[in-house]
Amino acid sequence: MNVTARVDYALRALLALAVAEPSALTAQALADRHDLPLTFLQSILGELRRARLVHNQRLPMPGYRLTRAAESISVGEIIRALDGDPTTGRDHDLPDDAGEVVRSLHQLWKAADTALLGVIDTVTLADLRDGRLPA
Amino acid sequence: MNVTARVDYALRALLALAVAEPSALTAQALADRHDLPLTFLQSILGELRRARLVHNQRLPMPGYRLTRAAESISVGEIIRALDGDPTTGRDHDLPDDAGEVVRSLHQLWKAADTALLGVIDTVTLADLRDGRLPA
DNA sequence: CCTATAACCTACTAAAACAGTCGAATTACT
DNA sequence: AGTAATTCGACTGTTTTAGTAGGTTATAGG
Repeated sequence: MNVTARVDYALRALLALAVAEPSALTAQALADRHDLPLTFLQSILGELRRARLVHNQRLPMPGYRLTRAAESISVGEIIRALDGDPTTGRDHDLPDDAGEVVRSLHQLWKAADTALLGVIDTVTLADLRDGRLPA
Repeated sequence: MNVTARVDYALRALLALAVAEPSALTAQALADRHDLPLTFLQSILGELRRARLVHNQRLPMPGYRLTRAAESISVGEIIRALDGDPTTGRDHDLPDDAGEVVRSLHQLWKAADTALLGVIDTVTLADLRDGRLPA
């Protein structure tokens, strides 16, 4: 399913926030502690903020915090916020004149999507933080 | 999991061969009948041939045929032949000094991979040809 | 032997996606 | 005012993807 650096970094940062809860962490602190490129991380945090997954405050205790409990934020939600819907097939909607074979393939990709979503929409930040993972 | 055009076209072509079994089809015929770019398809068929999924003969009845029964060729095998192992995480192997969090993420991607492989390594060309698909 | 057909192979190009930087503006305190 | 931090958009370099072009090779029929 091709995890981009954006998603990878976002998850690391959000997990750090989940661990630090309820304290706030600045972008600088996140970058330093987890070895993430600062300016890139900043733009990622901006996207997460616009998606209302994270929210920040300025002085006197500046930094980012999760807007919701880590238990209620799924990995899928984070991926959607950054890269859009994680879909497998190429043809998002299949034409009416699609042949038998094309239709079969479409079904296949839908099955793959379902399998994937079953994982990423189930696992939450809290699960990851606490080492609780699916078999 | 990001299906590339190569994989998409390869599946369509191979399915056409599975349907046509045991006759052979030329690249030209496949391109015409399924609206695939000819030269691109040729290079794809070359890769499939090197992976021994397909085998061709020249005159007098030129064209490509499956080397094995459609029942024994899984979608996963085809994907691997063209794009390599379909893996989700970015860091193929995680370093020894990986923290708790990084390790959790690695587990997560492994779970996602398992879910995906459960689909693509199970479904065969024959399944697709006959409209037999997982729920 | 000659020609037609079709596979085969290498190199090339255009466009998109990805990863990341830079600089200037803004905000909220002290 | 000064400072520490976020915010935003534009920009750049690299890699991947999709596809083309051109030339070579193999095998039959005539």
